[in-house]
Amino acid sequence: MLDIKRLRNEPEEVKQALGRRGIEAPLDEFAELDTRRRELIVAVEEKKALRNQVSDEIAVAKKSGEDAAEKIAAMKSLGEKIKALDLALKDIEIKLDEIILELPNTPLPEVPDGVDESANIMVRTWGEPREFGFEPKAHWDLGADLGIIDQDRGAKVAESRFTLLRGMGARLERALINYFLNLHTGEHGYTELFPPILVNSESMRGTGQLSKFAQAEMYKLRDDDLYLNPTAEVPVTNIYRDEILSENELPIHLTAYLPSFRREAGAAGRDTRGLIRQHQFNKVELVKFITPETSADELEALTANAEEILKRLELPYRTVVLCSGDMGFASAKTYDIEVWLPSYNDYKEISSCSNYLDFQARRLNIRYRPAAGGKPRFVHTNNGSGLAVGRTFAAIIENYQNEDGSITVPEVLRHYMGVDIITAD
RNA sequence: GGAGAGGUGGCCGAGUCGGCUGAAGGCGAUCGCCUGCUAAGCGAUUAAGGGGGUUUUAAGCCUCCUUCGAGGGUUCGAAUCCCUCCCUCUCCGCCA
Repeated sequence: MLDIKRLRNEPEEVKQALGRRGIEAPLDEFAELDTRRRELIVAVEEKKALRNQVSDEIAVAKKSGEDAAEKIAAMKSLGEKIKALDLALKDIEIKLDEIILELPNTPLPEVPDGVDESANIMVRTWGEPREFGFEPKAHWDLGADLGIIDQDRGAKVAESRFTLLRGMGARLERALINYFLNLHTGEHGYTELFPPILVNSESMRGTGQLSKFAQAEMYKLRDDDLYLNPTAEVPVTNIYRDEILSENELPIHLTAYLPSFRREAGAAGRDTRGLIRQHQFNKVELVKFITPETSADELEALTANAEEILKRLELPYRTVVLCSGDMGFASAKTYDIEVWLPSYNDYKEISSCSNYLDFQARRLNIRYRPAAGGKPRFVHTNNGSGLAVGRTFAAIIENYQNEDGSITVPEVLRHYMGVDIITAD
C-alpha cells in the first residue's frame, strides 16, 4: 500500500506514476474522502475530549457527594452523537481503504514504460542454447518415456495439473530442493526457514493475495480460515507482521522451500502440457527485510543469487526487467529470469525477483527502529524465487537429454542423485 | 476434543465492589554527572498510531483522540463488568 501522505501531498506525481502501469487512479475521490475523514475526526475528537473532561468532573462530584445527574444526562446524549459520528467515520475509512488497497505500487524511474511483456527489456543473457544433433523431445515426453513423470496417475489421484514423480524423477525433485537450499544457506548467507503450508486470511491479505483479482487463484479450506500456501513469500514475509525490528537485526535474508498451490483459474489452455504450470509445485523462495537505503542493491544481489543456480547447472538463461505494465501489483521493480526451454523454443520464466520498497511493509506494518534513534520506519522488502523447482526440472531434462532419451545429470547434482545419467529402467 | 489457568509497555511484573493508571515497581536501553579506564553509584529520558496548531518542508514543540490478545456490548466513564472469537500454559483424551 502506498503512503497516504504521498497520496495527499503529491497526487499528480502518483497519478502520473500509476498511469505508467495503465491505471487511472481515483485520487480525486481519495482526496475528497480524505478531507471529509479529517473533518469528521476533528468533530468527533472534540466531543470525545469534552466527554473525557466531564466524566472526570462527574467522578469528582460523586466523590464529594454532589449531584451529577444533569451532567450525566448531558453526556448520555453526547455519547449518542459520538456514536453516530464514529459510524460515519468508519464508513468513510472503509471507502478509503477500498481505494488505497487496490492501488498498486508505483514503478521506479528506471523501469521501462509499456503495457505488456513485449516492452520488457533484456538486461543480460548467459549461455548459448544447445545445438542438438537430433530432434529434441519435450520434457513431458522424455519424462513419460523414462517413467519419471506420470501425469495420468497424478490426475487420477488429484486432478489435471497434478503430477506424480517416480524413481529418479522424485529424486531429482528432491535433489534440486536440497541443492538450492544448500547454495543459498551455505554460500549466499541466507537463513533457512520451514514455515506453515497453511496460512490464515490475515497473512494472505497482508501480502496482497486476497485482492479482488488474486482471490480466485487461492485454494481455501472449507472449515477453517486457512488457505493453501500460494508462494512461500506469504508465510515468510508475514513472520514479522506488526513488529518493530531493531536496525542491527537488518538485513534479514531468508530462504524457504515450500510446496505452493494455485488454482490457475485464468490459465485454461496455457502451458497445459508438462510441469510448467501445475496446481501444486515446489519452490525455493528468497525473502529480504532491509533498510530503504539498501533495497536497490539488495535486489541486484538477490537476482544474482538466483541466477547463480542456473550458471552452476549450466542452463542458458536471460534476465529481463519488466516494464511498468507487466509488473506485479506490489512491485516497484521486477527482474524475471528466464531459462531456455527447447520444447518452447524460447526462454521461459523461472524466477521473478522484485523490490517492493515499503509497499508490503506498510501493509504488513513491519518497521524497524533506526540505530541513530527516532521514529520507527518501514522496512523495505525484496523477494524472488530461487528457483521454481518444477520448471528447473523441465529445463534440466530437456537441455541435458541425449539422443537415446536418457538424461545426463548436471555435474553439481551428481552427488545428490547418486548417478551420472538417468535412463529408463 | 474435555477440564482448569492466563493473555498488560522492549522485557519482567502490579493493577477487580468500574473514575487523575497509558498504566506502580523492577530490568534493559539512551543521555548527563561522577570515575585515571571499567564496574558501581546518582540524575533525567524511554510505547505506537492518528488528528489539530506552530514551522517554508521536515524535525522539533504544544494539544487532543485511540490503543492493556481481537471484535462486540453495558455505562456519563472499562485494563477492570458481560458476550463471542483467537492464542499460550497445565492436566486428561487422541495421534505421527
